Amino acid sequence: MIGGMAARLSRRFFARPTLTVARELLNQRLVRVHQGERLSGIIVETEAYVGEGDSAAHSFHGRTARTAIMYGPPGHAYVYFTYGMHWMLNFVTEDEGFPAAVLIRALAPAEGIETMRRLRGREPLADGPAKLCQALAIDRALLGEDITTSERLFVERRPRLPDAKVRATPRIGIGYADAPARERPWRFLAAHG
DNA sequence: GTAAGGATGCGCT
DNA sequence: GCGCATCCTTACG
Repeated sequence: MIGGMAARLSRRFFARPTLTVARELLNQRLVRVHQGERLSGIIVETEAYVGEGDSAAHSFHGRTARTAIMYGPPGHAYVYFTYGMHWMLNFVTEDEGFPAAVLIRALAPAEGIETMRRLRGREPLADGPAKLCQALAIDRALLGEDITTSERLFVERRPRLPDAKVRATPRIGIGYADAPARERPWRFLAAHG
């Protein structure tokens, strides 16, 4: 949408099955407004983490101080810290009371690339979940942010990616999970061509 | 209070 | 392909 204001993804978008949300977030535009500047990228990789029965998900161990946000209303940011140095960005999905979220794993940088370079300090900018948080200045200050109303973190609507351009694979970095969880094809990627 | 390990990235081999 | 950085969260007691 050139010269107009793009529609933002609504609460209803996120209040759906997590696999649907993860798949449909592909090709949507993640926008971070940082010090008055738009930093954005097209979402090209996501993962679904679904409920207390998913041994790869933080919600597997039930409600804790950390995971409480996953039990809250959809359309909020679940930002967490891991490996002693990395931030991860997720969006809460499904109905309030059911713990689920979509991890944003990679972006194709679009706007504010020079600022992203400065924030990130090296290339590539956003081809991993920790890298994109660095490039977009996302940390715990954005935990709980309502991305359906926020002025500093939201998602703008773009065309749905055709099925032919969507690939699904098992999730990454979950060797601690049980076999069924490790095998589920809950990672979604925008095909390269 | 303490210990174990992680939804990763980087640099070196 | 492998080891490591580095600290928060959790579990257990």
